[in-house]
Amino acid sequence: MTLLKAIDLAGPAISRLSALAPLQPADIALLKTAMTRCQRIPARREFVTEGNPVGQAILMVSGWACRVRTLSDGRRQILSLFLPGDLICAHRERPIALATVLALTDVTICHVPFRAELEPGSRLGEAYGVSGMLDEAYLLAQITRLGRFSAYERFADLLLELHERLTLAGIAMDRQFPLPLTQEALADMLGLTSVHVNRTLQLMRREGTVTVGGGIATLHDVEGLAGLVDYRRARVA
Amino acid sequence: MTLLKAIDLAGPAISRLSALAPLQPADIALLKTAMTRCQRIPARREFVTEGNPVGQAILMVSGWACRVRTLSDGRRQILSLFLPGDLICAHRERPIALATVLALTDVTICHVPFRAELEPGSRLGEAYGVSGMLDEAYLLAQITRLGRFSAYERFADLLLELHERLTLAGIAMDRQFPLPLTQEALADMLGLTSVHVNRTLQLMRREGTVTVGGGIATLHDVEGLAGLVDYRRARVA
DNA sequence: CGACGGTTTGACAATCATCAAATACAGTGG
DNA sequence: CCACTGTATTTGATGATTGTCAAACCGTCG
Repeated sequence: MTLLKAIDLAGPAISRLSALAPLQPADIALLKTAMTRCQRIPARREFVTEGNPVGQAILMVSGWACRVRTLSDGRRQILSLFLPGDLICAHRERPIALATVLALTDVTICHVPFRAELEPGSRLGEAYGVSGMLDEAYLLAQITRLGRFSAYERFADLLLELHERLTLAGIAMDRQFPLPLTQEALADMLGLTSVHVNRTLQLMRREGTVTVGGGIATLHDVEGLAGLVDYRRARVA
Repeated sequence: MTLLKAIDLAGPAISRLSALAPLQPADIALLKTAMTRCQRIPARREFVTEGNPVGQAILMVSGWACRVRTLSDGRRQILSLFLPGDLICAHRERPIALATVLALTDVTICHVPFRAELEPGSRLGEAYGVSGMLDEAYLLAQITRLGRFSAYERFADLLLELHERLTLAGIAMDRQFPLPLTQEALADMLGLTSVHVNRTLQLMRREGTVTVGGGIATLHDVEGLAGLVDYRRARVA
């Protein structure tokens, strides 16, 4: 029962990790075993706290989460997103959380070994390494978005990134993917207000480039969006 | 001669690394040896290129550098700064540069082993680890700065960070430190225009909180600045 | 039905960008 | 030592983007 469920859910996480490095049967077995002990976390719950030690690495099995920083006056900034198949705190050997991690939707996670605990040379270890590089690449992308892009461009760039990442995980149709974020969460991600997010999304819809609504995003003009922000696909290899 | 020079310059880099983890004589010897083969890089020169492999880890011995992303229309964003004692590309085992690294001043670097090449358990390896954590913490700080802070606050936050980092390296007097960046570089770091940087700096001077000029920054009211952005010192331990 | 979270709309204000030019500064060569 | 050149800083006038405040609307769930 639990195992069955784990296999159902296994799709995105295993799909992503094997896209990062060609996993071997042993690696997949390890992951599937870990996924028999999944943990469900309700939306809005913080499951990692800044400054606290992290006992084990975490694998996102389903749902969306984020790292967030909240200021004393209530302003919030989402630092990065965690999607199915993403690893949390996997590569730091002294694992003190640098930021709070918050579930944006209901989330399923499972605990997995730290990088250092894997057999050296294992394919899974390689996947960890690539995953870490991508994490950093996404942080850098977030910095340019916030520093140099207009509201419209920020959306274009973020949606392209999400499309790419969700494609890796096997979620995402041709030019369509789930986007279970409120406009307020998008605002906190993009450094805008929710009012301005709303207006920007309306503009994009009117222009026919992007439709966001009902938990789904549709990119009608991937080329155009990519040109706008000279988007470069993060190379996996 | 070369050795003498290395020892002269050794201060900041060794000071920083031994502040991150208590280095042992062997570690320091390794570093000093590495520093006998220093390399000078003139300002404005890119010495790491995005997408290219990086042969060895790099230790900043003197000068300031940054990771930068340039868009096709000329907009630039500085992603992070590298100060004396900082390590570049030290912790990725598949070292493909995620961003171009540019010398902002004349810079001295030397090549050092990758993390994985150090003896396991070495103190220096520990310092590498802490340095990597700090790198990431600074990226996250940069994201909140750009996403949620006003121009004035961005400066407050950045200057506090620089003060802290330069103190680690033993550069930085009580509330004063070298800031060899042009206003345009500051603008590219903070996601502003150089004109607005200029006006913000004037405002800060008029208010008596901060003086920036002649390559030196002076913080006249550290408490006030820290309160403004609820600055938390990055914990090293 | 009522309550609640989320989206949408409008009117207005503030921050920051843009453009263009003046000024200061540093290094170079006569 | 001085003009000369290029880069960096400063100033002013104007406009665009985005934020703020407040209220209406909408859908879902108990």
